[in-house]
Parts: sequence; C-alpha cells; structure tokens
Amino acid sequence: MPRTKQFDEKEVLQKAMELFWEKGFHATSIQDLVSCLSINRASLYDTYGGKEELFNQAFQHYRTTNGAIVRTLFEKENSVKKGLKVLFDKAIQQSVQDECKKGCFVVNTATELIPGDETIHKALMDNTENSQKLFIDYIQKGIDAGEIPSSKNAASVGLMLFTLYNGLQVLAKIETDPDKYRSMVEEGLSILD
Amino acid sequence: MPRTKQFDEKEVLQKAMELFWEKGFHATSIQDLVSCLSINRASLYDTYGGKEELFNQAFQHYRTTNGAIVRTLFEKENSVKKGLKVLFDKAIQQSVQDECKKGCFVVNTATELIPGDETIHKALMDNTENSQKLFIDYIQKGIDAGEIPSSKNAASVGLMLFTLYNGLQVLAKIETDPDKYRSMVEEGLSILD
DNA sequence: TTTTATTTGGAACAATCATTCCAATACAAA
DNA sequence: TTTGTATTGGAATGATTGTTCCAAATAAAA
Repeated sequence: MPRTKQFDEKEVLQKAMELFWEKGFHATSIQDLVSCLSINRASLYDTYGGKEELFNQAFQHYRTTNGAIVRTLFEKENSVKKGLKVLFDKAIQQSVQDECKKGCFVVNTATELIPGDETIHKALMDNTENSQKLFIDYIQKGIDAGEIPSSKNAASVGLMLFTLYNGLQVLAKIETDPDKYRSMVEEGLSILD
Repeated sequence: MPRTKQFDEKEVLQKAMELFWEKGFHATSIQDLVSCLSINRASLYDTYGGKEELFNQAFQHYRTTNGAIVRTLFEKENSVKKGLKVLFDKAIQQSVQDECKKGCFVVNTATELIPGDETIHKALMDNTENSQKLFIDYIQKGIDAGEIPSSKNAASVGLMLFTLYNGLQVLAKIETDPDKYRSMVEEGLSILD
C-alpha cells in the first residue's frame, strides 16, 4: 500500500559516511547532509533518526567495511611480513591519492569526539581491541610459521605496529611525502627481522 | 588615561588553550569561552579578535610551550636512548593522569581542521617539520656519540619514532593501559639497538 | 478505481551560534 | 578633582543550528 522510498538506503549511508569522514561530526550540518545526500530532511529523520544516529550508523558502516578489507588482505597474503607491508603501502597510497585529506575516519572520530560522546567512545574501545587482536594474531601467525623469530613478543610487536599505523594516519593529514613514509614504514617493519 | 584590563592576557590565553584542547574548535562556543575564561564577550573580541584568532593564538601557545618542554628534555638527558624513553614514558603518564582524555592538541587539531583551515594547515606543516627535525637530529646525535649503531639511518628511524609518538597520542584518547603501552614503546625503541 | 499507509517537499520552530554595539564604568594623566 | 580614553557588562543582531510538523504526493493492495 505505502509509497516506496525514492532513494537507496545503503547508498545514502555511504555518502553520509564520506561526508562525516571528510568534515567530522560537528562541522557537518544537517543542511550539508540534505544537500550532499540529495534526500529530504524528513526522509533523513524518518530513515536514520537524526544527526547523531546517522553518524553512529555511518561510523559503524566504516568499521565494518574497513575491518573486512584488512582481514581479507591479511588472509590473502601468505607471507605475514608481506601482508603488513601491503597494508602500510596501501595507507600511504591512499593518503597520496586522497586530495581532500580525509585520513582515517576512526582516528578522526577518536580525536574529535573523546571526551564527550560515550556511545562513540565504547565503539572505539571495541574497535581498538579488535584491531589490536587482529595485528597481534597476525604476528603470532608469522611466528608460528617460522617467518618471524620466535624470540619476538607478538603482543608488544603487534601493538607497536598498530600504533605506528595510527600515527601514519595522523601525519597523512598534514603532509603526504610517499618516499619519506615508505622508508619510515620499512624501518618500523624491520622489527620483524 | 585609559582603564586597565581586569585580567591577565597570558593567563586567559592559557585557559582558552586548555578548553580548545579538551573540546576542539567546533565544539567550543564563544559562550563556553566567556564562561570558562571569566571575561566579558567584548573583552574577548577586543583582546583576541574572535574565535578563530583566539584559537590560532591558543594553538601557537601550545606549540611554543610544548616544543620548549621536549627540547629541554632532550638537552638535559645525556643518553639519547634514555631521553627518548623519558619522552614516551611522560606521554604515557600524562594520558593516564589526564582524566578528561585531552590527548595531544596538535594531533586533535590536525584531524579536526584538515581539510578546511589553511592557516592551521600551514602551522601544522611547519610544526611537523620542526618536530621531525628535532627527532632526527637527536637520533643523529646518538649515532655521533656512538650510542646508536652508525649503520642506522637517522632520518627513517627518527621519522618512525615520531610517527609512533603520534600514534600513541591517538590511542591514549581511547584507552589508557600504561603497562601495555610501556612494552609497546620498549619494542619501538629497540630499533635503536 | 478506490483505499490506505508511507514518503516527500518545504515551511516553521526554538535554541544556539559568532559577532556587534553602546551606555556605563573605571582608571591614569592633567 | 577633573578629564579623556579604553574596558566592561549585557542587550541585540542576524545567521545557522538540529528538529518537528503537515499537507501534498505517491504507489501498492483491495
């Protein structure tokens, strides 16, 4: 009986994610969203609830998408060292290509909305825990396979590389000199030798 | 002849810095500043120009203060390895003590105001260049002193540790487990051996 | 075709935003 | 003490904020 939606819910969420990613939560107004997403105010509120709810959904969407990409990248690569190198190289490549310097949505959100937003803070803690585990398990896999010396501590090495990855996402916003960062990453990854 | 100011200009700038540092640029309103700084709107505009100008001055004040602290810390310490360890330990300690999770004002500003604010972007590029040089020169000093193997590349090692430092400032906003971070830092600094 | 549930366009809302303005104030020089 | 100038308190400004509301439009089921 009812009238059908004139837009694709997922498609619009993707666009909202990109806008929040680029401008952050506070600098993105409902008017910005209405204009950019090409949907009506009422539709936005009816479908997503409001600005904060839409942001949370956009953020969740980023986490899901990005998490899957990294997981796939790690699984696909036989060599753990190679897998990590590809991950970092990809981050550098993205920062060079991305003219508007969006950086990493997770990092941007953490620095903008903590302290203050408890919902986001919890999501970020959950996300960090998962990411760290992903790194650490991957390092452990390299140790088990004999690719990485068994003298290494998977936990501290994994956390170190994860921290380095976050640092790269910050610096990528300020300047993007791929060569500089490539040698920096190489240096960081030499910890696996 | 004229009436004298009823507040200390530097003192108020310090307070403004702390508020912007904690809440970020967009989430801090003029009303917040007027309440927190305990000065009148007119005085704020008359003395500092406006919100954006006040932010720029507060940011500059942070850069100056923080830069001097790190520089002094490095100079005071004879051992370069020890100097770096103290720097990282201090960052960890601060993140534990700081209940409101302000993190690093430079990192917060970079992720919030890039892209968009060209003035801040330039200040951040200048700041990053100086900081990287500070790290690299310090590593080089360690190499020259024979404390760090001369086989090491000061530029890539310095940039690696600077990136790690930035990553730590991001993660410190999300969770603060000092032990976890201490072993992570130790792992990162092992690159100097 | 009629009915009915939902979406849609756009006006309207109150709250808050950064900024301006001005009369009242207060201080240092005359 | 008087004078002149910068500061101060607080109201007022207009723009923008997020959100709500409702009549008009629409499309699937009856």
